[in-house]
Amino acid sequence: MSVSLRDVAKAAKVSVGTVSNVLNRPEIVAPATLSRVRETIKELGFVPNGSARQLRSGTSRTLGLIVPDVSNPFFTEVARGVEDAASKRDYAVFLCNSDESTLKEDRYINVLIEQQVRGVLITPADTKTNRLDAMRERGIAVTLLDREMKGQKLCSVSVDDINGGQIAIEYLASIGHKNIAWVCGPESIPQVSDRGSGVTKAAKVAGIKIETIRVSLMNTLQGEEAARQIMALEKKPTAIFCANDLLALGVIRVLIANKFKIPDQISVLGYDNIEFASSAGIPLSSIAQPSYQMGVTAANLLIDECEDETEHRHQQIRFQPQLVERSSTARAGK
Amino acid sequence: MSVSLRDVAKAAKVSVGTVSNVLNRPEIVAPATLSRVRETIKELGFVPNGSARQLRSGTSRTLGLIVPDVSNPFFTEVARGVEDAASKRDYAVFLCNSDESTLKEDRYINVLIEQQVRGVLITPADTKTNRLDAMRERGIAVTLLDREMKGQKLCSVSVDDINGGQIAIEYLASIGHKNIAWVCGPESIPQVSDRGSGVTKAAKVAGIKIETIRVSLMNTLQGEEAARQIMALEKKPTAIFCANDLLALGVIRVLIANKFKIPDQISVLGYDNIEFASSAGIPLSSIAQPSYQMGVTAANLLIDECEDETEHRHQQIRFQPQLVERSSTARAGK
DNA sequence: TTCCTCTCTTGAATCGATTCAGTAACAATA
DNA sequence: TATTGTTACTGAATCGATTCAAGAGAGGAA
Repeated sequence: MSVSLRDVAKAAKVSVGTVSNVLNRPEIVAPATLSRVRETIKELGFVPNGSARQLRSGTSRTLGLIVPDVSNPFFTEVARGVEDAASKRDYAVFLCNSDESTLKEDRYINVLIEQQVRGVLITPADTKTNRLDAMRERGIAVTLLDREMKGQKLCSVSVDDINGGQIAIEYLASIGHKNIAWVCGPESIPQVSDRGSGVTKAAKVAGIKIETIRVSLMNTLQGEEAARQIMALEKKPTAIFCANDLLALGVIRVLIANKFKIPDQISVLGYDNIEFASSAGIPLSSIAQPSYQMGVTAANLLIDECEDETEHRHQQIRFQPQLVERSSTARAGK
Repeated sequence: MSVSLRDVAKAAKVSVGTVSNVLNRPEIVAPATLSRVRETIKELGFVPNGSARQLRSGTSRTLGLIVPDVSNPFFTEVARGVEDAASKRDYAVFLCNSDESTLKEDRYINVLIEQQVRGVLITPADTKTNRLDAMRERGIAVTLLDREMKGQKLCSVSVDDINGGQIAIEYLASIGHKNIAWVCGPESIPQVSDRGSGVTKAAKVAGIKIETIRVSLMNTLQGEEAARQIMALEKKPTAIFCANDLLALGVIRVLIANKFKIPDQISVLGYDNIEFASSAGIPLSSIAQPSYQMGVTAANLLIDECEDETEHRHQQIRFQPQLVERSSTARAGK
């Protein structure tokens, strides 16, 4: 059915070894032979069988990328960065969606092992590392994305979320807000709890009261739910800081529907600075993370590790978040 | 390094053939042997080598999904549907992003052939089919997503975009708009040109004038650009229909920044009904496509074709779009 | 006992690219 | 001329799971 390397060899009247050399070490093949074989390859439309190649050489040029939510623009931006960096270095990327479920994550890890990927970028759904170790034992390089593990001998690319939380509260305090609601997701997500620590820390310094609203997921629907809870509060906050932009968009939506003036009556601050933040009806102030850059950096770290197994030194790269002021926040009391 | 089937066989004191049978045809293995081998597999942490399996059996359980833009929530919704349906039937999905570039598309098609995927779901960047044929010649099933090709012997799942365009204009006309701007992307994208035909058709019936604004990409930035062009028009339209929601969000953003009242002064209608449409500051009216459902349907069609090569009949499934009215559109002249 | 079924298991051949020891051809050097 | 070196190519062995013809046992019937 499909054209094999042997067919090419026969047609070009050379041995299989030579065809293989044309593909993998063209510099050692005589120019005349090289061009003849290359022509034959094109004529027959030969595409090497990756399975056979991987089986023999024990190594592929594919990476896996496991993210907790492909619907979240933050992660699609990261994915874009990963993909661009990888394809520049001639790697292909398997994008997998774990939905924050360890079950799905496990399934995908198994698939990736089966597919013999060279390395994996992952934002793990929990902090246990046994599954990661299983991959590393099999010689698959692992780099953590948007998560960092203390004392782990792994590369990681993350953002200083504690600082992110601090920046947010310091900013809101600096423009006069003294009563702030903090809309956060499940504590089990490290980013969330880190941002929360930052919030607490900064609130203590500023002597500010924080009302915590906890929701179960980090999407717009849960944001709407949070807004309803906030509106039911006895003493309404003058500012709301949300653990990500999706939550913030949901919050804003419900506030507007209830005739709140943003930012005059109430300020809303998000986190992630997704593209829609700037395109929203009321452009959303947010804490920006260099998502695309994180993807690029992580992919390069991972490929470095893949290609230099002997002398690779693990690195923990931590980016700093940055405040992006738009129209959803303003000085307290008009 | 890695545990092989041979190791399992040795440890469980059976032959390699039996271990293989345990994995692939457990029903023909004696119960006692079955459980013993399974236990050994677990003990040793054996994961079969996909390359070897594919090489021998010539078939894998992975699919490829090539979309033109992973940043577009419409496609991430579709991807979710594909993934859910595929994993339900125990297939894994390779998600690839072509950015509407035939170059990147070609590269990914090659990677997918190398990886010996069983089938491919694709929204092709152009209407040429030679690359698709190349895959089918190699025994890879191909299903078109969000695109349909006349006379092609392929399965496809699409939306009646002509009708979508019509519905949009009919709706705007029915609420009194007589001067409408149509913000569309490149004609080379079939969806765009189809929606355009619908627009023209409905406009003729309603005796309405359409101002066409053409942009080069279908994202929010280009939407902003379009809005600027519209504001520069001599006779400003009372309604704007955009070829997708991202464009519409960009348009709205610029209009608001310029103190236009939406929908009082001007109505804006999008297309795709992405999740953000409802969460936007001004909830966006839009033409909804059953994105998730399309993904599920397409994946099932494709897998059906993969598994029943002999008697498979190609199907063209076409969904109907639907108007979703929100706050960004209103009767003309207040 | 002998022969026949039927169930379960065995192990060699196979898929296609890579790898590497080995061959051939020719040039350079002694 | 003999020796050594260099360059270009060859082809068999290999990776690990699957497949299938063949074999081994157990049980039953004659």
